[in-house]
Amino acid sequence: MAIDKYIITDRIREANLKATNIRTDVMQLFYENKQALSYADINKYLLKKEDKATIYRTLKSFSEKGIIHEIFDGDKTTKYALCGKKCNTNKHHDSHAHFKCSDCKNVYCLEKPEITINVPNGYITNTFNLIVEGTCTNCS
Amino acid sequence: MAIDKYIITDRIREANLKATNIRTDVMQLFYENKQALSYADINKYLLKKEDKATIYRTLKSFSEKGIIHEIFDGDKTTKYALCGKKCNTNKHHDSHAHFKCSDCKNVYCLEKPEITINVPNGYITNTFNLIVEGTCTNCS
DNA sequence: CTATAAATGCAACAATGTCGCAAATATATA
DNA sequence: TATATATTTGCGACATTGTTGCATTTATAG
Repeated sequence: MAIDKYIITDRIREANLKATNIRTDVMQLFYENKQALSYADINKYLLKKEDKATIYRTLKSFSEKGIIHEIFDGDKTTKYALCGKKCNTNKHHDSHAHFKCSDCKNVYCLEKPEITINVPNGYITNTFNLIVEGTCTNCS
Repeated sequence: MAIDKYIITDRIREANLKATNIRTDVMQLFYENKQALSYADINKYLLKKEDKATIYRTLKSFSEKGIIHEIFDGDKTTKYALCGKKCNTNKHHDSHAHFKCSDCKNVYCLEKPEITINVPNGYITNTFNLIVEGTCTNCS
């Protein structure tokens, strides 16, 4: 917690976005949370109850700039989490694995992209869902 | 195409469900399609434009009985596809991998559960999204 | 043929997510 | 510090997904 405000605003400006209040607030949430956040989570944490469209647009901007990435975990709502350093504007949600707790439903990013499914100590894997995306025979 | 109607109705009764018109129609769609289908797809194919709630309940019943499984591919709508023989009521969407075409957005089931990401000949992998589900340290 | 448990149809509802447009604001520059 | 302007915001309307309660209908076992 207690993230320097300048780290936040710099990160936003670095991405060629204006450092508005909403954006810094949302960004702060991501820096303070280890888990992936949905729109509902973000809206819950933002005391000022900002406009829905604005929040979604903020998430979209951050996503397009490679600051955060989208996660689809089967809870029928998109979640978002901070990208690592390797992410950039063109290619950033690739080869990413996530761990979702069946109990609390929290989603955490897994560091290792090797697909022998390394989960952290203490985690127990029940199931997984893998989506490979590319171009199929009809389209190539 | 041209699936024997008795195969369909038998499959439904086998699962302890009544073989109603809607159920046989929906089941037929799954037998005739190699791709995963969303509610919207199903509704488009069903000429009679059946009730939304009924279709969703049909999908839920089939899913609970291990006839079909849910697929979350990031298109913000759940898709469904026929299960293989190994599926049953208790455990059936597990260890399942899917291929989604970035172009036509169709989703196909991949047979091999080995996670060295074998995609069929002619398919090109751009990205993948893997969700591992289980119990996290907070909850175990 | 009939009883009845199961399934349907309808209406209402909540949530996610998008879009257009007028008003407000962050920031580069003078 | 003041200002011009491109970028954001806030609002309203909207489309879609998905769920629930309840009265009516239907499949099927006997």
